[in-house]
Amino acid sequence: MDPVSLGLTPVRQIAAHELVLDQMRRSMESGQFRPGDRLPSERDLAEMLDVSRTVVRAAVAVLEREGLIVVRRGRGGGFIVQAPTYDAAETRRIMKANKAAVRDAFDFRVIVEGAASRLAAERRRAKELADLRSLLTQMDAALTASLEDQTPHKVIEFQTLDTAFHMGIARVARNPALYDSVADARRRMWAPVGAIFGRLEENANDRHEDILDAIADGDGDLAASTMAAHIDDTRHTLEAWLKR
Amino acid sequence: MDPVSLGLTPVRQIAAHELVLDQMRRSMESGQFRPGDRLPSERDLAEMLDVSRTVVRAAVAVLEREGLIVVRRGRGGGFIVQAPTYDAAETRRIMKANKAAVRDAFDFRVIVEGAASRLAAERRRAKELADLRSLLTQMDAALTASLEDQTPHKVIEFQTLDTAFHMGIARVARNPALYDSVADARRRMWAPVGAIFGRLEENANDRHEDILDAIADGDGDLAASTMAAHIDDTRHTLEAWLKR
Amino acid sequence: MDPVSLGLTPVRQIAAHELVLDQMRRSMESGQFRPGDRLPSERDLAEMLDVSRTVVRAAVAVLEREGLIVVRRGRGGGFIVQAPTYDAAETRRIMKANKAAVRDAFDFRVIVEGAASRLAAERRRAKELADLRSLLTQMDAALTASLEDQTPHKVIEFQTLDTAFHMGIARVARNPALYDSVADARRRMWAPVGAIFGRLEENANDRHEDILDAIADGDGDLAASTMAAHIDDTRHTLEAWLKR
Amino acid sequence: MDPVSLGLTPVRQIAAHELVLDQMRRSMESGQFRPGDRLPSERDLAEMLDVSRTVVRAAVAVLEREGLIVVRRGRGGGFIVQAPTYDAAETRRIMKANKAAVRDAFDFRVIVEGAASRLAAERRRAKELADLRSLLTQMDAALTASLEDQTPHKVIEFQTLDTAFHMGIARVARNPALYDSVADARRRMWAPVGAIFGRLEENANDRHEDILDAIADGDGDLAASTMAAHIDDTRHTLEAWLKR
DNA sequence: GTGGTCTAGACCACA
DNA sequence: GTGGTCTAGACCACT
Repeated sequence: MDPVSLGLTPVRQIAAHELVLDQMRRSMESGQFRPGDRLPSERDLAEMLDVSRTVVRAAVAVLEREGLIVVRRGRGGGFIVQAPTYDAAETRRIMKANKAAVRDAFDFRVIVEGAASRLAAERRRAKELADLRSLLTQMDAALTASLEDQTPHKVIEFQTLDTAFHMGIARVARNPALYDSVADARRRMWAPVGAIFGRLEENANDRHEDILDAIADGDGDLAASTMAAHIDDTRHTLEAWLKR
Repeated sequence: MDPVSLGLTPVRQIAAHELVLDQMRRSMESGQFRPGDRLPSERDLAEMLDVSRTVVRAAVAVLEREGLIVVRRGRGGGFIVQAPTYDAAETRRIMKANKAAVRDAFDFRVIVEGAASRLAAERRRAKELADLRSLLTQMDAALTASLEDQTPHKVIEFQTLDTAFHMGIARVARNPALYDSVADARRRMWAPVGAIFGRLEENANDRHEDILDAIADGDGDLAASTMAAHIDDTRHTLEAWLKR
Repeated sequence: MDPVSLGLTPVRQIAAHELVLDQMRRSMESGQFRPGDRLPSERDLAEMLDVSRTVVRAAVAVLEREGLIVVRRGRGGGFIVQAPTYDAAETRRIMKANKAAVRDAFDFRVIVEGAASRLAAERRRAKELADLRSLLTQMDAALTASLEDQTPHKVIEFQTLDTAFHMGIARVARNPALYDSVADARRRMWAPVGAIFGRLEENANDRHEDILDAIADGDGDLAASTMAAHIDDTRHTLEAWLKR
Repeated sequence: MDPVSLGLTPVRQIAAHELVLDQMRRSMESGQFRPGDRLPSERDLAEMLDVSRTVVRAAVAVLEREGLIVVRRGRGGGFIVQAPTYDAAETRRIMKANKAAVRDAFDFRVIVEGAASRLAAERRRAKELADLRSLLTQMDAALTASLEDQTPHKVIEFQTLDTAFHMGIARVARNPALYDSVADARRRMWAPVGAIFGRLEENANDRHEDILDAIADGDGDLAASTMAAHIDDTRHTLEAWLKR
C-alpha cells in the first residue's frame, strides 16, 4: 500500500542572491521590465526585496555577466535591460526531447487558467474589465506594429501585454493558490516559447476578446472553454513549429 | 497599465533546518509516520534530506519541544512519533477568522483534484485501479473500527488512507505540476481539519467508491464532478462544524 | 570510623558550552565586561576559550535569551552587554531562606580575602600599589556621582571598581588557589547583593583606603584584620537590610 | 585600568569516564579503599556514580592497565585494589621544577586548614571530638606498626587516618566552601607526597594531639596556629627531602 | 569583519 | 547502532 509517498525529498537551501536573481529574471522575462528600461536603483531594489545591497549586487553581477542588463555609471545611469537572445534551434531540440513535459505543462495551463477564467467570470468588477479591455487594445496595436517591423522590441511588447492579460484574469479570480499556479504554469513554459513564436499568434487576440467577453457576461463555462481552446491553439502552433 | 504585477516581492532566505522541519512535520501530518512509529535515524534522515546531521538535529529539537516526537536514546532508541493534540477550539477560532482563505482552499481543491480525477479517468491502468480499490477496502475497515472504538489511532489510520487515496488519484493523472498542486492543496487544509472531524465523514467512502468507479469507466467528466461533490461535502461538514 | 567520606559522588559530565556559559556569565557579573561593552567576537572568544565557534554560539544563545546581552550584526556589531535586572524582593526572600549559607559565605570571604590581604602586604610591588590606588580614586568619583544621580550605571560602575579592587589584592597575593577562592567567594554572594545595596556602602572607600595603606606598609596583620572588618561591615549592612 | 582580569580561560570538557577515573583514584589514594579491598561491583559503581556501566568499565580498564587494581572473575571476584607504587625520583624531579607551586599549595593549606581549625574550635561537638580522638589512637597504632614492618599497607593506613583527621576538622568547621577548599588543597598536594614520606612524619601525631586539644578547649587562635605549625612541619620535611 | 548557518567527520555515552 | 556533542572549516548576509 504505498501508491502515495509524500516521502522526504532532499532539501536545498537557496542563497538570498539566487532568490533575488530569480525574481529579477522573472520580472524581465515576463515583461515587467523591458529592453531599454532602467531597473530600480540598487538601493530601491534592496529595499523592495528586503535584503542588503550586497545581495542585490551579487544578483546584478550575474545578470550583467549574462548580458541581460548593462550597467551604466554616473548620473542617469543604472541597470539597463537588454533584449535577451534565445537560441531557437536549441529550444526546439530541448522541447522535442521533452514532449511529455511540454504536454503536461499545457494540460496544467488549461486546468488552472480555465478555472481562473471561470472564477473570474463570477467575480469580475467593472474596473478590472476595463483594465483588461485596455490591454487588448494595446495588444492590437503592438501586433500591427510587429507585423510591419519585426523588431524584437515589438514582439516582446506583445508578449508582455499577453502575460499581463492572462495574469490579470488570474488576479480577478481572487484565489491566491490559483494565482500562484497560473504564474507557475506560465513561467514553466512561456518565457522561451513566447519569445520565439509569439509573432506567429496573429489571431491570438480574437481569442482574447472572446475570453474577455465571456468573463464580462459572467459566463463561467464559456470563459473556461474559450481559454482552454486558446491555450490549445498555442499548443498546436507549437507542435507544428516543432515538426517543421 | 499595471493590473498585473509579478512585481518584486520581499525575499526571505529559508534556513535548511526550517525546510527539514517542514518536511518532517508534513510527513507526520499526512500520515507518512504515525503515532508510535520510529522516524528514521538522524543519520538516515540526514542522508535522505541531503543535509548534515546538525541540520536534522535543529529540526528535531523543535519537534521535540513541540511534543510531536519523543527522543529515546541508546540502541533501539530514536525519535518516536507522538499523537498530535489538536486544539479544536483554537482551530475553529483560526478558521472563523480566515473564512475567505478556507473557501479559497476548498475552491482550489475542487479545481485541481477535479482535474486530476478527469485525467486519471483517461490514463488509469489496471494495477493502479486495483491499488486504489484496495485502499477503499482498508478505509471501510478503519471506518468501522473507528466508529466502534473512537481511538485517535483508528481515526488517524482513516485519515492516512484517505490521503493515500486522493494522492493516488493525483498520481494516476501523471502530471507533475498537478500532482504538486494537489499535495499542496491538501497540505494547506487537511492536516488540522482531518484530525478534528475525520471521524464525522462516515459516508465519505461512498463518494470515494463513486469516484473510483467513474475513473475505472474512463468517464472523466463524471469523475471530476463526483470528486468536486465529495470535496464540497467536506466543505459543508466543516462549515456546519464552524457554525455549531 | 567514618567521620570522613571523600566517597564516590555522582558524576556529571558538563558540556563545554555550559562551561563557556559559566565563564561568560562570571566575567559579566564580576564586572569584567560592563553594560554597554562589547564582548570579544565569537571567533576571539572561541580562541580564548579554546573551543569551536559552535560551542561559543551555544553559550551566547543562552545569554541572549536571558537578556544579558543583545546581538548586533554586521561590521561594528557583536555581543553587547546589557544591564542585568535584579529583583530585590526575590533576592531578599532567597537570602532570608538561606541565612546559614549567607553567614558561611561571609565567613569564607573573611578567611580568604583576609589571607589574601596579608600575603599581598608581603608581596606587593610599587606598580601594583599604584594601580590599586588609582582604583580608589575612580571609586571615589563613581561614589560621588552615584549619590547625585542614582543611575544604575553609576552604581554598577562602583560595583565593578570594587570588584576590581578586591580581586586586585587577591592577585597581588600571587597564590593561584587563593585567587580562585576569592573569586569564587565573591561570585557566590556579591553579584546580586552588590547591585542591590552597593549604593549604601557610602563609607566603603574609607576601609578600602585603610586596607591599601596597610598593604603598602607591609603590615600583613593589619591588612588582614582591616579587610575582615570591611567584609563584616558589608555583612552587617546586609543583615540590617534583610531585617528591614 | 586592568589590574584585574578574571579573564576567560580555556575550557576543557572532561569525559565522564575520566571523572569516574578521578573519583576512583582519589578514593583509593585517600584510603577510602585500601590494598586488598574489593571495590563495589561494576553495577553498583555505575549506580553510585550515576553513569552507565560502559563508563565505569572504561575507568576500570585504565586502573587495571595501571596496575592499581586487578580484576578477578567469577564468584567472589571483582576489582581488587593493589598497593600503588610511587616513583619517588620522578615525584622529586617534578616538585623541584615547581617550587613556587609547592610553596603556594602549602600556603593555601595553612590558610584554609588554619581557618578550619579556628572555626572548629568554636563549633565542635562532643561526639565529633570523640571521633577525632579515636582517629588519633588508631594513627598511633598504625604508626607503631609501620615503624616495625615498613609495609606499604601500614603506611597507607596511616595516611588514610591522617586524611580522615584533617578532613574531619574541616567538617566540624561546618562551612561548605571552606570544606571544599580544604579537600581541594589536600588533593593538590597530598596524594603523591604523603605516600612517599608519610612514614617520616613520626612525630606528626604529637601535633595532631595539640591541635585537637586546642579545638576541644575552644581556643581558636591556638588551634589555628598549631595547625599552621603542623603544616609547616610537613613543608619543611618535604623541603629537606627535596634537597637531599 | 561581524554574526548566521551549514558541512563533514569524529568521539562519546547510552542501552 | 542510537542520540549528544564537539571540531574545523567554509560560505554567506549584514553593516
